[in-house]
Amino acid sequence: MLRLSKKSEYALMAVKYMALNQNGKCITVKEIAGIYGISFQLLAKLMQKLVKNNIIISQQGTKGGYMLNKQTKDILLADVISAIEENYSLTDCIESEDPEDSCARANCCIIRDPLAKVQQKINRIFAETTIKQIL
Amino acid sequence: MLRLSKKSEYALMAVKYMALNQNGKCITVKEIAGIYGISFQLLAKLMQKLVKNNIIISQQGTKGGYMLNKQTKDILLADVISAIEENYSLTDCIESEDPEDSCARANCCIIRDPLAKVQQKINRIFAETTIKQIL
DNA sequence: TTATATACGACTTAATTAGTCTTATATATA
DNA sequence: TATATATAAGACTAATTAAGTCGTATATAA
Repeated sequence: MLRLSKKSEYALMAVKYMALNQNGKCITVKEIAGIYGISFQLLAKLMQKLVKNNIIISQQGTKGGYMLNKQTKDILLADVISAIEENYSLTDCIESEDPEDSCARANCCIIRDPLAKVQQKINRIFAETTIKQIL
Repeated sequence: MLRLSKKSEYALMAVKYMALNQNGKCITVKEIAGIYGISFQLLAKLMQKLVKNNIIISQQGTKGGYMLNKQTKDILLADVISAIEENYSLTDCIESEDPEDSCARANCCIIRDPLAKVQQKINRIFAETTIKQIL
């Protein structure tokens, strides 16, 4: 546990691949999926999420594909991961406005606040690492 | 998803509960499970894992139960979590001696090493936090 | 007009996590 | 020494989540 999903891994690979291989031209899902042996349909939807989060831009049609929308120094690990995972946190209750909704034990829980602090430290790590740093 | 398992949550709650409530006497699984609404059988097996990792000691029979085996300042978050989770890492391949075993993409993967560095930082957080700090 | 690319919701399958059932063993105490 | 109470532990089932697939729509360069 405490594992990144395959989806996040794929998205990260795709972003890094684009950073290394786009030279003013579009890169297709087919190309990335082919090289890394990732399901085409699955990766396609991850790319769409990256578009919605303004990390990449898309060009439809022939000669289409994707390009990074920012410089690699301006794309954070946190950006990519949070674009893919709805919420990434140690527990369900952390980062939910009303803890009672996500946990029946919210009233007697003794680890929520301590884990929330740990969460902040983890968030900091992901927010301090850029794509440029991992090229 | 980067989530802690319920098992780790329960184990953490149990350890903190024992730290706060044991006063030289044993605390039973029944007591902890009852207070927090945790499955008795499930918590029982988590306690057994904590015993095997020398975090707590057990006393069988009537008047039996569990007691912490160390001072709270000497029990790390990392100790408790790694006692419960077989391996907690961002990816399957990190911390496996032979990455090829756990991943078909090991030969072409471009994110393994960067994520391994992130992993080290996360490990540091868990290894720097003691139970005493979260009481 | 055609080939090629993304967009996206619905669905299925696979894997993992959480929880249960059952039986065995240890021990304080009446 | 019998009994009640507690832990020990493997096998199993249920529930949840993650991963992957299918089908159809839309955009665009040539």
